[in-house]
Amino acid sequence: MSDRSVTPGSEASSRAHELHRTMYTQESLAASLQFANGMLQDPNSVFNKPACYNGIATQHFFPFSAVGGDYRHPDIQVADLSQARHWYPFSTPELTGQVAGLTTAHQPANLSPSIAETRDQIKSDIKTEKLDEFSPERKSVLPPPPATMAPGVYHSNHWNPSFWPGLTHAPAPAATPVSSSPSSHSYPTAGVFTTAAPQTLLVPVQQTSNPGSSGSSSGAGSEVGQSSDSEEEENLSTEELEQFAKELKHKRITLGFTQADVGLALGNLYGKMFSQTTICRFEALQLSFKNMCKLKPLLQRWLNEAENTDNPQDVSTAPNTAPSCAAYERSKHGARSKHGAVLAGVCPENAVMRCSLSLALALSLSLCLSLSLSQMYKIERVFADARKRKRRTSLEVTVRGALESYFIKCPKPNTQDITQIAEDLRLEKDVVRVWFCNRRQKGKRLALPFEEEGAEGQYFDPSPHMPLCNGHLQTQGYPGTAPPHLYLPAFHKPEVFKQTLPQGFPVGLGHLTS
DNA sequence: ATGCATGAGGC
DNA sequence: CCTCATGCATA
Repeated sequence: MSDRSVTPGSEASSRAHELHRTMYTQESLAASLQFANGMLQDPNSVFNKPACYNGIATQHFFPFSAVGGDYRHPDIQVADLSQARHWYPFSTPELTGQVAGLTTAHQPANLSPSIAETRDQIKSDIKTEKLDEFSPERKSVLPPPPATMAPGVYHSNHWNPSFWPGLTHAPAPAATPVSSSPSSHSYPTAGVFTTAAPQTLLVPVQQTSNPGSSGSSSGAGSEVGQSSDSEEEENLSTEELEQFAKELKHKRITLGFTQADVGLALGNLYGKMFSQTTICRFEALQLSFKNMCKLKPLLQRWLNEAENTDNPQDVSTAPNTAPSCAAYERSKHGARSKHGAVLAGVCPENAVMRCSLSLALALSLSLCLSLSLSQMYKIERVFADARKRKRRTSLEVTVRGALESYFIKCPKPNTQDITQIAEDLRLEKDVVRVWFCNRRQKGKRLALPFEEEGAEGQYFDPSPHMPLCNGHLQTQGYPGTAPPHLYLPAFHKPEVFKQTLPQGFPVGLGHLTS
């Protein structure tokens, strides 16, 4: 019993097995609560983030922030022992056990030296890793009651109906997914909105994405000489973006909107919805420069409209309505998928739906044996349609540390390297691959130039074609004094770097920080 | 706020 | 296979 897999379900080889496992463990409703937190965050602290950014080649990310974000959360390990496991919609997490040491058996000879090296260093650590007894997913099987939304907290009076596609019949632009689904599902929190005092629409839906008539209040919207709303990026300076990001955040909060509200509003108003995540990243300047430029006009317009139409009295003192907003948005998200195949989300309705569906399917399973192939196929289709996104893997701190060490040596491991790493850490190859992809992406943000606060960071062009780890690279010294490796953020302070390392950082990697 | 995942588009 | 934009899920 070593690691246990928290990762999603295993793929059952037999259909029957799949059908049996129809129980979903509904998690988090807590998600909706997160927004409440966000709302409460200190607005003041938010604007202090200095940011410096100078357009750099390639993808530009904004430097600030989050260097320490990486390992703050001691996640529970989730190494998946199976090689190429596939997650499956209705499967339950399996707790596969395996003796750690056993997997080290075979190792490709041509493995990058660095990888092999790191692997060895780490291996022992991983083996001794604490194996959790039980899956972290031990979360209750039942979804929290919708009541967690704390009714009564919502001061929906300043709610603008136009922000909620499902509530307003705003002619959704083209194929705006958002506004298309109001019908079939009823959300528990929906009622909240009905209590909202009517208010003027922030934006006349009619003119949504219409450049010419854009009544968008002056200045703002029209960024630098770009007349048309071709929501295209403009030539914005870093400073402008920074400034705008701060302004947006400040005003948004002042007006009582959450990031989720804004994202949804954009969809309602302009046809392109964005998640809380994106708005958050925009405000934190954590998007690529190009992306920032692309989104700015939209946000600018929203901001203008919001400012011009909102009732100052309401918003000035009104607490956020975030919980309801967020909940609603999430419900919406959960009910639909960007590509129409996902039935995810955390709203209770979805949970119910899934359970019902699962139940129905399970029941029909009993009939399956006597059904025709075509019928079986249909059933399977239902499953496929209801397929949920792979459950997020939660990597244990030590595993992350191990990955990080691999990354430092080789930011772009080849397939074989990945395979080896996956094997060593007992993770799915895909998990490893994705981790590296994300790490690289993140690296671009972190590895940016000067940063306000410590300001001596240096930027290392993450040129896409750095020699991969196979060669000299790994044999070199470590980052301690480090040959700034590509993607390796130039930390201004040693502490910062340490921060990113998990406490129990893999053995033999001590030199990395020394 | 951020870690992990997805999918489009590119090579 | 990757990058990039983006979002779900979660700490």
